[in-house]
Parts: sequence; structure tokens; C-alpha cells
Amino acid sequence: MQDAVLAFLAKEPAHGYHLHARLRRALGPLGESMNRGQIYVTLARLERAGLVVGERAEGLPERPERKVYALTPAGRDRVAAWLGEVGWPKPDLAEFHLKLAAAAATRLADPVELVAAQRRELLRRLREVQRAALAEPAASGAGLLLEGVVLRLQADLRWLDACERAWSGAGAEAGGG
Amino acid sequence: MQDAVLAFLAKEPAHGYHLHARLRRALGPLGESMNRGQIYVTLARLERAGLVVGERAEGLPERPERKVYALTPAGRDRVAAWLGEVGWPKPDLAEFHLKLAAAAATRLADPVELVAAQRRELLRRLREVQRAALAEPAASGAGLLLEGVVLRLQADLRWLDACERAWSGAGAEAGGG
DNA sequence: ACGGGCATGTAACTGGTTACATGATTCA
DNA sequence: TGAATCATGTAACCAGTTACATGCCCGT
Repeated sequence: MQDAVLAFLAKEPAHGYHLHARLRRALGPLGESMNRGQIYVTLARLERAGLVVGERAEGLPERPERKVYALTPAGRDRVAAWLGEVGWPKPDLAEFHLKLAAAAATRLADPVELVAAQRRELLRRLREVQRAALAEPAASGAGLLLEGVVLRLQADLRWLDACERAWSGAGAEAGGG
Repeated sequence: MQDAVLAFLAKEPAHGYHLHARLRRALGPLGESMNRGQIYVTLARLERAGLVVGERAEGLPERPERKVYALTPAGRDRVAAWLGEVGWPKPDLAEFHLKLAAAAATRLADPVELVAAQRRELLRRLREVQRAALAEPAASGAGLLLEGVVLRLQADLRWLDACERAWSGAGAEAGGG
């Protein structure tokens, strides 16, 4: 979040509401869940950290008062550092994995059932995302992002197949804990 | 984290150190980054929330003192609710997507270069995970988890191909916002 | 007069990370 | 004696979420 805001400010100074709108636009349907207030919290924290400076826009009494933020040199450094990083979020499959193990170990649920339910959910989301992708203009940024989501969901569905193979027949044994 | 701890406690009461060890074991190589102290923080918070109760294990003066935790009825409810949920973490591709857009918009980096660097990184991780998977006993829980990570990485690599196609040639235009 | 978009924020809470701090037992 | 393992915690910090609170302008 902070890095994203800084990167947007690297293009040009802007005020919070505008940044929020641009972020939402850049993320397409995935940005819809973004909170309004969060951008201001983020900007305040960035200002406290000395990465941006904000000042009220003077000379424009027509509009509601707004505060325009710009990068400091430290902020520019941070953007450059961010662009130079090659990080990638670790896959977050652990939760479901633990859920399967817990279901088997506690007998409170059937792992194979859990896999089936999850597959239904992922298929539902897949259809949803594919529908959303059709609504996006071809070759837009958001469309590309949605394509990534589709590939991810398909990979996860294949993983669920593997989970089902592993847990069907295994039944009672191998709780894992 | 909290749900995972509760689920492990649903199998049997245990003390913090043991839970930590079991969690690490269940996650295999992916659990190695887990912090020692976190389990105690989590247990304290769960106790404050009334989901578990802990009491010092008496009658065993041989060992360092330990505190055994057990689920409360509320805790059991929560485990059941967790097992019943069909949630799935949202794909976290937004960061790289914004990075590409920022690189193009600010001219501080070349998107195609970023994609290439990222691909090298993901290929490196893929090899690493596949090597780790070979070290796991076949058909173990951790092995299954690693298989999921492999499928994810492969999907992400395909997405990077799509990103490269989209951003090569696009060059200067279409900063995205 | 009212609703919706523009615009900015605060307070409280939740949860993960890091680093620190302690101390017993076991084995070489 | 010293290192590894068992075992438990605290304090400070950081970041995201939720909910609340405000107020202007514009169109109907």
C-alpha cells in the first residue's frame, strides 16, 4: 500500500481522494474493496516518516479544500528501491492445508467434503472473474491482472485435485500433527 | 494463525512450545520462518478472548514449567465455524501489477526488464521448492503443500509471459493511471 | 430539501513482526 | 563448561480494518 501510493506520487503530486480513485482504477474490479479512509491514514504515516510532504492547495477556493502531497528525496529513493526489489508474496495455501489436516485429525469434518466445497467456491469465483474480464477493455491493465487471477485459480483447482487424491482413501490415518 | 492454533488444540490440549513444533512440522519447509514468540502472543490473545484456557501443568517438576492450553466451548464453536467456512485468500498479484504500471509511468525502470528479473526469481524459487519437495517423504502433508506451491509458481510464470506480451511494444503509452 | 459525489480525516481494534529477556535440562 | 533444546513470555512497533465524523458542491 505505502509503496503503491509512493509510486503514484512519483508520477505526479496528488491529493488523497485522487490517489484513491487512481488506485481503484488501476486495480479494476479488484480495487473495489479498498477503503476510503485508508489512503489518508497511509499518507499521514508516510508524511510522519518523511517520505512525502503535503500542503493545502491554495488559490482554489471553488472546490472543497484539498491537500496535495509530493515526494521528498527520501520518498523518491524509496520508490526506486521498491522498483528494484524482486520480491514475490509467498503462496498462502497453508490455511487450507491446515484445515484439511485439522478436519481429519479431529473428525469434525470430512477432508474430501472440504475439498469439494472449496472446488465449488473456486469454480464460482473463476466464472465471476472471467465474466469481469470480459467487461474490461481488451489489453487494459486491469484485464491483465484478471488474467493472472484466472491462472492462479486454475492452478489452485489443480492443487485441489491433488489434495483430493491424497486425502481420499487416506481417511483416518496421517493426521499430520 | 489463531484458527490454526485452535484447530490443533481441538485434537488435544497442548502447551505452546509443542504447538509451535507441530505447526512447523505440519508446514514443512514453509514453516521454518515461523517466529517462536508468536505462539505465546497468540495463545495469550486467545485466552483473553475466552477461546482457550491455560493452566500450569502441575505434578511434573522434572521439566521446565509449562502451561497446557485447552479449548473452551466457545473455542470449539470457533473451530467448527472455521472448518465450515469456504474462504480462499485473494490472489496478491496487485503489487507487481502496480509496479509495472509505476515503472512505465515514471520511466524509472523498464517494465520488460522487471518482468525478466521477476521470472528469474520465480524460476529460482521453483527449483528450490522442487528440490525441497524431493526431500519430503512421498505423500506427506508437507509434500502436498509444496506441490501446491509449485503449481502456483508455474501459473505465475505463465502470467509473467502474459505481462511481457502486454508490456513489450506498449512501451511508453498506457501508464494506466 | 435531499442524495450523491468530492474531500479529509480520527479512534479503536486486530494481528503479525522484531527484539528482548529469562531460565531449566541434557549432553558432549 | 558450554552449546543445544525445551519452555515461556513481554514490549514496542507497524499496518490494515472498521466505524465514525465532518463538510462542501451540484443536480433534481
